[in-house]
Amino acid sequence: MSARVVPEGSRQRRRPTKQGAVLSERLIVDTALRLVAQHGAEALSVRRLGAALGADPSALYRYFRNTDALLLAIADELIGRAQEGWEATGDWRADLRAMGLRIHRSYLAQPQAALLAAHRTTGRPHETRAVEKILGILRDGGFPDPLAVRVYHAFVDQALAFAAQDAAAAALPEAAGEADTEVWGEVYGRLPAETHPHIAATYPLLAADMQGSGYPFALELMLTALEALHPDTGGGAEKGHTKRK
Amino acid sequence: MSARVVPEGSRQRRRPTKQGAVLSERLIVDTALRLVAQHGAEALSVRRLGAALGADPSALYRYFRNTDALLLAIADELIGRAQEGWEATGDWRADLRAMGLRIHRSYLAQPQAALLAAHRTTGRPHETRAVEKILGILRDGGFPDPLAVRVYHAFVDQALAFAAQDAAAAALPEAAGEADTEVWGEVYGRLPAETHPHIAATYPLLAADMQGSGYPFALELMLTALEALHPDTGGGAEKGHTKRK
DNA sequence: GACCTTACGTCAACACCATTGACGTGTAAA
DNA sequence: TTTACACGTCAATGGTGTTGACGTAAGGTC
Repeated sequence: MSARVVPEGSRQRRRPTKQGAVLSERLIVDTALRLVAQHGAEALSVRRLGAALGADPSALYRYFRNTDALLLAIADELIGRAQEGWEATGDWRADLRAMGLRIHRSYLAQPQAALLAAHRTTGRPHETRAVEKILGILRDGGFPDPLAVRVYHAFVDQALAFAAQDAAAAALPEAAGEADTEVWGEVYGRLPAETHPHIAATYPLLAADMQGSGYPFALELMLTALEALHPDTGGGAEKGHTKRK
Repeated sequence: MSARVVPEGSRQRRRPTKQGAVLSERLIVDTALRLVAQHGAEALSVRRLGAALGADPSALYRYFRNTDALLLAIADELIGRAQEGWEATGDWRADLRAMGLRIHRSYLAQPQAALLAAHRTTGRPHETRAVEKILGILRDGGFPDPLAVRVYHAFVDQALAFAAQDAAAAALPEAAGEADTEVWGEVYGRLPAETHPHIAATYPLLAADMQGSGYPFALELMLTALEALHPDTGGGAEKGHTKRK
């Protein structure tokens, strides 16, 4: 027990570590991201992070209750970086596209960290700012509230889900990553037309397309559909209602 | 080294374990899934799996080169379960919808395992069968090959990405899961209208909508867009071309 | 400038993890 | 019946997150 847990972020006593480093939430997150970027997700352990900081591993527990809390801080940092220096233009179609691609790109820039973080809701400042921004794009763009909310949900989850999916591919522990890639040549390239006619017929196209991310196209599809649902252009009531609750 | 690695799946010598169990790839995968379903993803360790099987942990390495190989086997089993007892009807829209929801549901039924597996390409039989099936739906449905392939990619990645995303929410280590849920009430419910007007204005709708999965709606959006791209209905050339390579 | 409180960095320990090399036994083939 | 070796077991290695106890130096107070 004890009041071991973290004190609030503002006032600390800041005693330098044995090796001279002065810790802070900020420094720890940045170091973690650097560590992960340089040596892969598997390099992110409390011990290694401690070493990279020049501090005893257990010192981290003065700043984060556990590794999960650290993870959330990292996640929020990635969300923040996605929005850095960007403002909405007022064209909801272009703005959504930009937002989606930015989130996707930001996470992919740190695939190892993204993988750990993309599934979480942080509730931290960068995240709430992004939520506010996207909702604003939709509401100012003319989507009525109930629709705006549903679209927000689908849009954000799709961006994050694809980010995680693609990050996973980029972040796999080397060996596994090669295995995944090889599968497309070794297995799918050799399937006979008798048993798998469709794969055999489209294999060259398939192999080429699977190289990249499916997200940009999926995003365009979503935007196309949204245009149809938009009250001004598509006529909101006719097509949008799916049967699910 | 030694020829420790796995012998091929067919002929084995099957000596019963000390506790009387007779191991097999099949039994191991099933036990792993049961273990994960009952005690969560974190319960899936070589040691615990060994214990659940009634065997020495290291015996697993006679069947799978490492834990990653075991994971792929688990992933393929989930893909298999998604298709079990379903056949295409010939209506591409309905078939895609069914496939997508089935994959999503199958993975969510084993969220802990899905989380570990949804990002991988297995190249195993169940997977190739699913790929063949989906490509068939699109090609038989009248999509020209290049478009069919792009759509396949976006569709499959969307299904798997959302499956992982939603599985993650369902699979979080209890404590973290509660934290994520609470955030919606504690943080987003209290944001003042001055700083976050859009969130404040739509909060009740938001909180309600974020409860469920964004996938069904995202899937409907994709299907709507596909209708527009389909050569017969939409007029293939006019809208589909995005600028990405 | 001296005192006191306590935040926080350090140490040591615990219980867990994946993986591997050596070993010998029981099985299936000859 | 004999033989070969597949495969289950054992023991050990070097990793992991986390916690309780401890003492020191920093900050506020006088």
